[in-house]
Amino acid sequence: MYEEDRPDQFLLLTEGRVRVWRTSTGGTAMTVHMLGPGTMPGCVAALRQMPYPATVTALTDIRALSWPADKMRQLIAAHPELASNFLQMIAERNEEMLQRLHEVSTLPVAQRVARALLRLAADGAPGEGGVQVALSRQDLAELTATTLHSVSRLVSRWERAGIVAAGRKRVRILDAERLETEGETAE
Amino acid sequence: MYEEDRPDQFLLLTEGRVRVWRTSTGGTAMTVHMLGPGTMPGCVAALRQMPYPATVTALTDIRALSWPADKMRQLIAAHPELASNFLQMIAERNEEMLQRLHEVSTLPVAQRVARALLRLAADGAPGEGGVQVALSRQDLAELTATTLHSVSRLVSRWERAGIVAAGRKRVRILDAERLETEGETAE
DNA sequence: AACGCGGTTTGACGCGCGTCAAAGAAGCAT
DNA sequence: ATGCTTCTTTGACGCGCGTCAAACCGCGTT
Repeated sequence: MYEEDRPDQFLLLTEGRVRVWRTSTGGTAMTVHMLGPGTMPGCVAALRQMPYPATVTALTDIRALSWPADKMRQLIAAHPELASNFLQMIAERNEEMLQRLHEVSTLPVAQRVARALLRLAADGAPGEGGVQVALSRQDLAELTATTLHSVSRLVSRWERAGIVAAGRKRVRILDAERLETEGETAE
Repeated sequence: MYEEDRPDQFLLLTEGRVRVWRTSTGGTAMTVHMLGPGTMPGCVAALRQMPYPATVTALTDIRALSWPADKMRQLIAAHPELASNFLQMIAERNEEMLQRLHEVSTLPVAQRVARALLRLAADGAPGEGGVQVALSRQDLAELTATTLHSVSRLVSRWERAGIVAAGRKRVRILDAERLETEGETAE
């Protein structure tokens, strides 16, 4: 599913995770959000019958249900409650973006990365001995509007402090509480 | 209409302009967007029956129509097309925020301010001899996630270059084309 | 085991832009 | 006019963080 393409179907992700991202004319990429099972990537565009505003790529193997777009529209017309569900969904994304916007505008990098990790951990696999976040430094950087270098430095620092355990393409959060306060105390 | 409040009515702005903004726990304010006639401030929150995620204040004298929230919900249930209109509206805001997010993450201050001015001009009063944007430097700063000092410097520079005409609480765009390229050439 | 590739780490350096500080203008009230 | 307030301009300075550069490390391949 690509930016600019026109949607002809609805998707409901049942397994796996995807990354929604965008590139600018300048070539810099930014990740809009990560979506997991139960979400409907591209549903806004499909409802509006407009081109996608972003690109979606899979992070893992995925499985999804799909309907033809026009069938879905018929369904909605027949069952008004459905429309209200969609509204809820979009409004939630809206709220999320609002928050991201605010963070990017006002918070220093350390806090942004810390929050991103915590947010990802929230709906990630709560593995044994700390929650695992399976993303590369580069991915984290695009998600927080910074560079992989800065992320790397931060993660290293936090590892030395015993707050996280770093690995190749993954970060395990050991001490969520301290991670939360990391940003503020960084002054 | 304030952040955290619960909505009990729908508004349709018919005259004037309002500013939608948010404050963080740290006290820093950021403007989410400006809305003009024909828009419905707070409609998302009213639909969701959730607290407002932001505060709305008037920039000018305003006039608006209002309905009780529950009546509106009945209306939507009775006329499914209405729901789809709302979807369109929210999706548009979504798209706008997506763009803002991208800009804030990747563009230097000069470009952000330039674009903000152009966007404001697009739906502003196309006055005589250039389009007028009636906002203080501070307002522009909050809208572009920067400081009034930076905005002031930029506007001064552009004025010296003959691109805009500055005034107290207003900026008049004289040469939109050059303003567009300002950001890029700043390297 | 040797190789290579993508990912990560770390340092050095510099610049954009925010912060601090202070002096103008423009508008309003008395 | 004379203040007073709010908005704006301009300078000096410094720091956060991006950029450039180079080494290092897992991990799959042959």
